[in-house]
Amino acid sequence: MPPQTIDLALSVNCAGYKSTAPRQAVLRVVTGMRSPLTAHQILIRAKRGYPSLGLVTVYRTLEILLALGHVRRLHLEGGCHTYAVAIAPHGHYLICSRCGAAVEFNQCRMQGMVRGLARRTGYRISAHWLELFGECPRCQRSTPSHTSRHLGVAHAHTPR
Amino acid sequence: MPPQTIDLALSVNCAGYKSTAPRQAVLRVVTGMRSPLTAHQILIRAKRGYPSLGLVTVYRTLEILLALGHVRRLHLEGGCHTYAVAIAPHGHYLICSRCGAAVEFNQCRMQGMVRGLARRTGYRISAHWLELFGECPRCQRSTPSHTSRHLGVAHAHTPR
DNA sequence: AATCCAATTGAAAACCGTTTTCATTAGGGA
DNA sequence: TCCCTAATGAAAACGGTTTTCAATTGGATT
Repeated sequence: MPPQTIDLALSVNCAGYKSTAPRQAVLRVVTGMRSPLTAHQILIRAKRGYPSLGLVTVYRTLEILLALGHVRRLHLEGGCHTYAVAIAPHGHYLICSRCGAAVEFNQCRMQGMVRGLARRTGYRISAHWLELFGECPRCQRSTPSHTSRHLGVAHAHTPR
Repeated sequence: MPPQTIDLALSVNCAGYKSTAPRQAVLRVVTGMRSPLTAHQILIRAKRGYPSLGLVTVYRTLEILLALGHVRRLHLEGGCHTYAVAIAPHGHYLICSRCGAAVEFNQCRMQGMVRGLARRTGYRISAHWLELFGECPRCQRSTPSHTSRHLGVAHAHTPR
C-alpha cells in the first residue's frame, strides 16, 4: 500500500471536503492506479469497494483532485479523457496508443521556444499542452505492430 | 481571394471526390477563415452561401480535408474541437484562450527530447501533440486580463 | 447521545459534439 | 440521355460529461 493512500485522502479532507465512503472508494482506486484510467474505468474498480457508487461521484471527486493538483487529465484522440496521478508539479505524458500506459516526464525544455514565440507573435503565453504518443515496450513485444497509432486507449492487455 | 481557394477545391476533386455545391460552400469558408473555427461556426458561415447545408456535410468535408492534410484539428479544454487550415506539413498552434485566434508555428525542436525519452522509456514514439495557450495582442489590448485562461474559444471579439 | 444543517450522493434527465442510418438527390462517366 | 454511385440532409443514435433534484449522511453543535 503506497504512502500516497494517506496523502490523497488527507489532502482532500484538509481542503474542507467531507470524508465519505463513496469518496474514499474513488480515492483508493485513484491512489492505486498504475496507469491513467477513464472515469468509467475508475467507476468499475471503485464499485468493487462500494457497489452503489455512481459515475457522478467519480466525476465530482476527480474534479476535486484536479483542482488540488493531484491528478491530471490527459486528452486522447476522439475526445476521450483519462486521469493520471500527478507526480510532480509540472508534468507531461508519454502515452501508449495501444494500452494506455503512460509515463510522466517533467523535463520539458520549452522555455526557449516559448520565449521566442512570445517575442515574435506578441502573445502572452500562459500554458502549454504536450503529449507524446507511442508504443510501450510491452505492446511492442506483444504484437508485430502495424496497427493503429494515436487511437486512445486500446485494450490489448491490462497495463501493468 | 487567396490562391488557396483554387487549391483546396482542386485538391479535393483530384482526390476523387465530386464537386458539389454543399462541398464547395464548406471549402470556400475553410479557405477564407482567418482563425480556427468549430464545425458549427463553419456551418453558420457556409449556410450563407448554401442555406440548406447540413452539419453532417461540414463534418464529412472536414474529414476529407483532414485526411488530405489540408486542415488540422485543434483540441481545446472541454473536449471542443476547432479546425485550422494547415500551412506547412508539421505544425503546431499557439492559441488565444480568449478569442480563439491561432498562430501556426513549425519549428518545434523536440527531436532531442523525443530521442532521450525513447531511450529512457523504451517507448517507440510516433507522434506528439503540442499546443500553446495564451492571449493574443489584440485581446491583451481590449481587456485588463485577469480572466480565464485555457478555456477554449471565448468570444470577446471576432478574431480579425 | 440527539439534533440539525449543509455537503454529498445517485438516478435520471439534460447537454453537446459527433457519428450513424437511411431514404432521397444529383454528379458525371458511359 | 441514362444510370450508377457518391453525396446529401434529417433524424436518430451515441458517448462522455454535467445538471437537476429529492433523499441521505457527515460531523459540528447541543
